[in-house]
Amino acid sequence: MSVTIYDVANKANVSMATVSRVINGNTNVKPATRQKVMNAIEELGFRPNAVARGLASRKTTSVGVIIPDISNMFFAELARGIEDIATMYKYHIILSSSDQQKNKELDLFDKMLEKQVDGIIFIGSAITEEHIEAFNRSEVPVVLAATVDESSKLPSVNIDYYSAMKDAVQFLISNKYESIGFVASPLNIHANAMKKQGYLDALKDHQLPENEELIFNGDDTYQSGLEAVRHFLHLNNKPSAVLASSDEMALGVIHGAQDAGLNIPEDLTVIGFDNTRLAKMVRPTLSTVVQPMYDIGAVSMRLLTKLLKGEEVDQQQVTLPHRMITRGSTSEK
Amino acid sequence: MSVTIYDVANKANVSMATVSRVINGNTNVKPATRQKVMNAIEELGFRPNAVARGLASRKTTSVGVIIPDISNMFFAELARGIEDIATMYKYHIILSSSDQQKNKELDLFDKMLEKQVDGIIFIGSAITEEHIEAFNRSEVPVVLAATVDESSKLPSVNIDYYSAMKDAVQFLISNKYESIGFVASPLNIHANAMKKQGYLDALKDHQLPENEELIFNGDDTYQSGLEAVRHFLHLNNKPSAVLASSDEMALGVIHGAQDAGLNIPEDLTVIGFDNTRLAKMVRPTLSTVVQPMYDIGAVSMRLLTKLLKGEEVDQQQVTLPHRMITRGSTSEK
DNA sequence: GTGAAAGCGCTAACAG
DNA sequence: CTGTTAGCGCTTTCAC
Repeated sequence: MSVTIYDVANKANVSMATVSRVINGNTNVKPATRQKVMNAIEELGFRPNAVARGLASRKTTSVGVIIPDISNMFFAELARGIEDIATMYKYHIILSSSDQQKNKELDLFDKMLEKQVDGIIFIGSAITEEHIEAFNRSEVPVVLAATVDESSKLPSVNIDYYSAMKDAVQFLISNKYESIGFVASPLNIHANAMKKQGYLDALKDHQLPENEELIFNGDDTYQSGLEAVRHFLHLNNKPSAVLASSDEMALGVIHGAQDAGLNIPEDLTVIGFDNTRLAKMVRPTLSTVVQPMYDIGAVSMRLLTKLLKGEEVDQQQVTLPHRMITRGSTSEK
Repeated sequence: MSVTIYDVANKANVSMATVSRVINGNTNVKPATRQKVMNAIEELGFRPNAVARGLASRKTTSVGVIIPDISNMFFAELARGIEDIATMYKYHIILSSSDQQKNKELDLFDKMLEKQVDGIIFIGSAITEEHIEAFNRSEVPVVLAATVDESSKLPSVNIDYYSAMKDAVQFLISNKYESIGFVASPLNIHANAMKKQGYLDALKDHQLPENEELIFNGDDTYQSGLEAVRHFLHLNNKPSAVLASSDEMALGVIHGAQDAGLNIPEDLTVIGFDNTRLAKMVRPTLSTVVQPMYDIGAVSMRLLTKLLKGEEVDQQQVTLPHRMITRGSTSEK
């Protein structure tokens, strides 16, 4: 059996309360006493038991992170942002992948509450009534990261997906592109639906026709980018530019086009979304809409710490700025 | 205050011991009683408190994972393997990035023990005496994943890095390549040193000269692949093939070469290492040595569960098979 | 098959 | 500034 606070108290000739005070940095301890205790801790190799602590204090200093898939670059970056801030505030991360399946999401949420996490960061797909109900029923704060709920009532950190995509389309239009293909990410996810709406509305704003053929529903994989471009190239009215809802699909589009003998950007201009590290790891390099994943993670964790400390938070729905980076895959006319 | 086992006991008119039995699936409960308890649990919305449980049972059903950087594709894949098996065995994952800094690694290790994790999976850099000492001092099992300790005493899951790289070189040599560049990953990590040794020994086996100029010390980033090829192309004796210690660097090599006007594989053959998803996301597609990251994660977690259950494990040092996949970046002569 | 009681290791009033 | 005393919510003997 390992050494407890009690053993330390004994060795230092003080009460366990005093030991508790020193390991918790409570100032109400005489320096000499503190030193005695520190020595005893050192000699005994005492290591506080966080579980016992958690039970007694009802705080575990750990937060749950529910994420679609940690092996996906995009989410991994986000996770790192969360983790770094968590570490900074002395929290540990309990991490689980949900594969964006609603029942898994809900199930994980419950399991994390059982573990008595102090708070939860949720990165998911569609936020349903059930999600909201579960979140509200929980005693601990929940913040959504890169996940939008239509009700806009939950604390969350996002960019403005609608405007971001609209801006990208406007960039193309102002460069005289008129036939613009769109590779959508799964639309059951609200953020993706917003991107598509931005695309649609930008066209409308410029009196450009909406063409169903120019919209391909992808699944965020490289493979579906490949398929998208294959689809586009079979059209009579081929697009001169393609906007992909994610960088990975954009890479698929570029390579698919190149495989078909096209030159990027001369024959086809391509724009991605996210600015993952992938964007620079392709030739030509990918122009893309920057979604600051790391920052979204970091800011959402920071927001959670505020909620945890009961600090006043004036704006619970944070919208981070987006911008476009032009690289080799676009040419300005 | 939330509902406890005591409330359930009250409602069901049984003792808390009985409630404990049913939530733990203990068979020694009369079906009728069990049902009564289940109903009470349902009605009260009781959710067992894992922290209290952990304190009483000295088992937290959570395992710590110390990983260099979760935002790195390679490690993220590994993490997913760990996570999937952990979930299967009802464990939760406490995940922390160490950035391969020894003091962080040791510190995290300690913090995880404080949290009373049942076991730890360690993915790290060099295993020093201090690491070994810390691991041995811990009461809980530790397994190394994709991390080799020279002493070979710790439970671990790896591939044979030495042979894997040797095989790749042999493939090149048997295809008549004689001037083979090597982009090394940081050599303080033992697995990387083994790869380099494999490269060196393969050359020696075929009486090919070892040439310092043909070895570039990279840092596993795309950028350093770019730099490596720049270095190689300035040489009088330029390599006709380059072997990179990781896929990401290999991508850098390919693009750097292409940027300089070379054709891959005609002018330069490139082979990577790992077979991350990146390998297919480049043109030409990347030939590479397969290191099954997901499997390494999964197998190491499986091994940990065995150690946790006290099952007999005949072979604590697992070596998974490797192989080479040839794609577009190599041409066979 | 079920209950009573003693902790698990620590925090948090409350005294003094 | 320090000690005493209850718990935190659950598991786990040990009886019955």
